[in-house]
Amino acid sequence: MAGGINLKELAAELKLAPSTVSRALNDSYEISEATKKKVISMAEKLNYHANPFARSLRENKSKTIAVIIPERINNFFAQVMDGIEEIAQEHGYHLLVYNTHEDVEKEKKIVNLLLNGRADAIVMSVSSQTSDVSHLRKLYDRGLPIIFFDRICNEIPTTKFITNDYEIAYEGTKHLIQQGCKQIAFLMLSIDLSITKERQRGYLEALKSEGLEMNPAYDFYCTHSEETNVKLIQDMLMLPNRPDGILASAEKLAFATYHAVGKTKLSIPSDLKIISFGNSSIAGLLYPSLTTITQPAISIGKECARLLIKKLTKPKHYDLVDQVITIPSKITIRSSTINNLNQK
Amino acid sequence: MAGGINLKELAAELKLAPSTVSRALNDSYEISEATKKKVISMAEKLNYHANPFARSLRENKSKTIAVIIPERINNFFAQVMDGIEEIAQEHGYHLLVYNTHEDVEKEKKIVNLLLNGRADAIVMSVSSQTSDVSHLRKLYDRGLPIIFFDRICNEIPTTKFITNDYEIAYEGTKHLIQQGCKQIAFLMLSIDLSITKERQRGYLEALKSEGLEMNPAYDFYCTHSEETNVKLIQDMLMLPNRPDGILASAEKLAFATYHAVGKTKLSIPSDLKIISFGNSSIAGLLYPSLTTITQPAISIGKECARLLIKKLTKPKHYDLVDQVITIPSKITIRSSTINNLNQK
DNA sequence: AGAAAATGCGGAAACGATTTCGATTTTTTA
DNA sequence: TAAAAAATCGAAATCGTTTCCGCATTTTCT
Repeated sequence: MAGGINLKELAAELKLAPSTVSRALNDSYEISEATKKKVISMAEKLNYHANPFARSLRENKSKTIAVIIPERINNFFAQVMDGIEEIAQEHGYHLLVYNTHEDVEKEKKIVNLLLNGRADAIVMSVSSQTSDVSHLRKLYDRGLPIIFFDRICNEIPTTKFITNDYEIAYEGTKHLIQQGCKQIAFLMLSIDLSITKERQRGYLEALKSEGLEMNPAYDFYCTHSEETNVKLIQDMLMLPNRPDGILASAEKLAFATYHAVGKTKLSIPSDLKIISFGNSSIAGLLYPSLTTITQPAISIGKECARLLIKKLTKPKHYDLVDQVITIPSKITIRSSTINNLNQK
Repeated sequence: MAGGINLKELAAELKLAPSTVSRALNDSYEISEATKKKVISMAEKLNYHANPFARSLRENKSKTIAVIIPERINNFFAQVMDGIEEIAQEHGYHLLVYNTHEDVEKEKKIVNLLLNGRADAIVMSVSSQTSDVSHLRKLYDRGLPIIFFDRICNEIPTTKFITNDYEIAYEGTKHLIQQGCKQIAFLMLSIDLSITKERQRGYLEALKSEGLEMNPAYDFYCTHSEETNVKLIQDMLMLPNRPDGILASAEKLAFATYHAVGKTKLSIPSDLKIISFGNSSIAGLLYPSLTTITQPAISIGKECARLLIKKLTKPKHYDLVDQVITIPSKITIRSSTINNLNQK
């Protein structure tokens, strides 16, 4: 603010017209190399910085992408953000970040805030409470490019990036069965979530393929309270027909399970085996170390950003087609699913 | 973009002047309640949203705060961000987020990007490589309000929020000594960091108070490669005069230590006790569970945002005085520092 | 050599809001 | 009842860019 000099002042200093200076700074072909040099060096000297709002107003674009995530304290989302930021920065884009805290009301507020065009595009993963999508449709109708990742919204015809939830849940469940599990429970955050449905489908299909069935007693939903989750899981572990295997759809549910197990006389993996989706680097440090399904978070973030920026810079050539792009996850087997793995 | 209607069109629809409509929407005392109602309901009906860039240009403020952090995959910073966002949202502020990845060159680029006034203010924690602060001084000289937290920059005369690094490191070290440690190592990321210096001071003071000394063989710096850190720590643990206690200045160094210990015949806490700074919720799930020093991350974030917004909304009444505000940390003692704590 | 094209730059409009300065009407006051 | 004050609204300037259009001057082509 203080040391601010604007284009007109810079032009006056150079005894040129503002239009000329603007063109010189934007490397227009209409300006001679000689004046370009003069202008640039003077701009440097006087510490000129173009006002981004004047530019945005004129150009009707902000070089800003909004990212909406359901939680920040989650390595998956943090990694996705890192991926998005890397590509965005390469192309001179800025990131507005919003956390819905899994609250659909907050999500609506945030989305409404973005209706005014503050961001050129949106990358988002919906909250676990999101079932009504009218607020998202408003964004879409407004013409704002949106990309969904992970927790996608199928009702909006745009491009979505996910991992192979069905297949990997199928594989994970199979792995549990191969390790001797007969009674497997699936822990989920919300059945409304796209990923939950897919993973559950993979889970059920794997059970069926082995002639097993899901125990209806295991059918409950976790909450956002760690404490409540621990309690719910602990109750399930006390059942006469308690599970001997768990597929957790989110890392925090695996952590809750560990805590719950700690309150019982059971132990992992002998009494209960567990495999969990998650991107924390500390899975290997837990006791016992946790078998995980790691999602390609950084790649997902990068791909989202790449596609979006293509769309923004070459609107004619790229479109956000209504399609789902899948990037595969990877299973890392650790102690929590193997009986006789030697471990400290 | 598509469904966009602007003030002039809205005014035409209402057969009023743009100035009147603007005032009505901004609840000016000059406009009668009757027209205000008309204007508001018509704006609602036509889905009018004020262009933020036109407003920013005119008002010379963006209602945006930039947050610069050294890493995103770190619960401490994530929590601080959550705290900042909560307060910012309450006051209608948006958050531009930048990750330096502990790279001072990236930090410089980001800081230069902010020189144009895109954000009204900045909250930041410097990278571990930051020793030259000329880029930060430029920001300050430009008149942009800056607040530092945790990893602060003492050379810039503004308000900083930290935790009681000296005292809590002193306490943590004392705790190790009380648990019988004679040879305590201090693991740090970079000696250039403000927090490192303070924590080291507390550590050394605690040693001195007990008549102990720091073993020069323990004096090494961790890197950003997890692998290298594990190797360095492992080497240290192989020394004839290996440490029997560790104070880790960052959670990732504690994790690296756990990995390193796993490669030796030592075990925690009998051979080596460890206490670490960190905000991960899974400290209790490690094996053995990790004694931690938890920083008041959310409070720090909130306080940063509160002060900044006060400064932005009432520039005359509040100033970013050159002072350091301390919010205390808390030690949670777990198995990694206690010999005979019963644990699974 | 004369016409055509290319080069280099300036003037002014436009982007969409807020706000200063008036202007007009209505209400209050003496 | 006339003057003063309040209420309500409009015209136009302004924020700092970019860009359309125009105008010389120089270069190129036939």
